[in-house]
Amino acid sequence: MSKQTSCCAPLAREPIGKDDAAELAKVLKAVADPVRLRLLSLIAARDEDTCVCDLLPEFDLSQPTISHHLKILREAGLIESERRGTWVYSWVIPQALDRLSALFTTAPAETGAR
Amino acid sequence: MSKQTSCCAPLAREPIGKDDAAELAKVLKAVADPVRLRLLSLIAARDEDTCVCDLLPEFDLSQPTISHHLKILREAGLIESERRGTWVYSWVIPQALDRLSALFTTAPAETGAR
DNA sequence: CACATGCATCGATGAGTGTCAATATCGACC
DNA sequence: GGTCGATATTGACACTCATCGATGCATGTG
Repeated sequence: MSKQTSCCAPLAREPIGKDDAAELAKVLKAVADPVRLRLLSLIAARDEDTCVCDLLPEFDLSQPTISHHLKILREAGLIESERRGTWVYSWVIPQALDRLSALFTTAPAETGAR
Repeated sequence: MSKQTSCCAPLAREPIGKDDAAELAKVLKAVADPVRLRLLSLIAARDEDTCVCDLLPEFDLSQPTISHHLKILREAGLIESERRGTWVYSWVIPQALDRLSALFTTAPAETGAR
């Protein structure tokens, strides 16, 4: 389901291809929302995995809405979730964040590029 | 017009605030589109400023549509444009890209966080 | 001044998105 | 097995957005 073909060269290095742009836009759409940004940050800034029940009280939104946003973050490959008994815990996928960070890098760094 | 209050701590460092999330979401919405990603990359990967007339042939889209996307990138503070005679040239604002890069950093680096 | 060219703006339209209430599912516990 | 609490799914609705054709505006040229 998750493509993540490759496409990680910084935007500023060379013009991004059409397909890469489409795939990256999906991931960026997932973070281009105030609620999902906060959700992602709340999950990422924790030492332990985060229960949905811990996230709900942080928002003035219904439970289905939060569930919906979490699903979008999951489908974008930014977080993963797992059921443990009654609760569902989530955590971030660091590589996904690193990929975005590298995408916007302006100084190519060029460190041992093979 | 451009807020850019501050808000640059990585998402993974501490939970982002409501206002910062809203402001950042605007910028991210600007890049969360395949056409705008390619536009930004085309402009960023150049040595010289880029003329709109150089961008148009890269897309199967009407000129008003490209103009519309450029305006969104401009309003997001990602690029700037200037008229020079007949043509309008654009260039990226490196700080804006750096800000996004830092946002998704997973290793806080912690370099002299005075 | 008249005209051509490069780009921006406007208005309309179809597709996509965020939100909720209602309902379903899943696991725990009695 | 029945019930309850936690989360997911569904359907509907209002709203936003990407796109276009038509048009406007500015600049350069004959």
